[in-house]
Amino acid sequence: MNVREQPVSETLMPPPDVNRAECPSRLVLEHVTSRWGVLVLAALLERSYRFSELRRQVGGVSEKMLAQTLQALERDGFVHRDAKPVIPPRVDYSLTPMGHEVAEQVWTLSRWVESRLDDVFEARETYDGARES
Amino acid sequence: MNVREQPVSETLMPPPDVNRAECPSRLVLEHVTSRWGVLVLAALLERSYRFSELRRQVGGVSEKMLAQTLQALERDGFVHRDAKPVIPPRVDYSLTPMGHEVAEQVWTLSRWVESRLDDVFEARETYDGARES
DNA sequence: ACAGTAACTTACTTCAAGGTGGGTACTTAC
DNA sequence: GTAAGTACCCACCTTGAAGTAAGTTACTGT
Repeated sequence: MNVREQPVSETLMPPPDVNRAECPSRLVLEHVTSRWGVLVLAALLERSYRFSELRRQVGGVSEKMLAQTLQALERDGFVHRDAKPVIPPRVDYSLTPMGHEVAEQVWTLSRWVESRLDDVFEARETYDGARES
Repeated sequence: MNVREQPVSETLMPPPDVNRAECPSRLVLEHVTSRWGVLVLAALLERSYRFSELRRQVGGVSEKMLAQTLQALERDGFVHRDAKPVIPPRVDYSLTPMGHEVAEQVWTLSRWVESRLDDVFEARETYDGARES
């Protein structure tokens, strides 16, 4: 048979497929499409932000959720954290090249949703109207 | 002053902005970026599905969540539901023109995440390695 | 001496997401 | 006759996501 050995892992893992429940790409997708993940990425596309600036920009995030979201995005390699060793602390958040790619997508999506809001409202009225008995 | 009356609503509503906590576009965005919403839309982009086909296609969805997700997407005007009055019941789900537009975006996003999985893993190793004490 | 500040962390609590298992109504296949 | 498929709905319960509020650090300004 002369099959070459797997170069990276002994246990050969299946190709990524979000339709499989166990596929790790689902978790990554959930990080970027999470409630605050989308908004943080989209915000960082426009410019880099400090923690509290970002908190003001993204309406309604608690400190806890912002920190949590940023950590997940940093760990996945989408966000770069630059903590200056000064007092009071100053931490700048920006997108990595890879983060920039996702951010563009979620930014576009956000804008698209905003632009189609009226159509959604109309659809809802039709839907709700049809099932009132 | 001679200000013209608002043609649609008395209470003039601010333009859609996902960065505002109360903006209704956030809810719509959450429907399409929800855990199952993304996967359902992406699946329906390839072809229309019956309920149980879709359940088989999207690994790990419960009946309850699939029904709930489809209802939200239908109400927002992204998914079209076609129930044939036959026995056993047959219901076909497909994308509306508007749904097709979002679905393309989340499909692209899903595929992008799958393709960048290795980079994410690498970033995680770097991140985790840096903070082990 | 004491308040203020930035970027968190931690503990506690609340609420929604989600899973499980039941039922339904009818038909076809075994 | 009974099991399985179909597309659900409903009630119950668990888990996890998220909010609230307080504590932490180390320095600066008054």
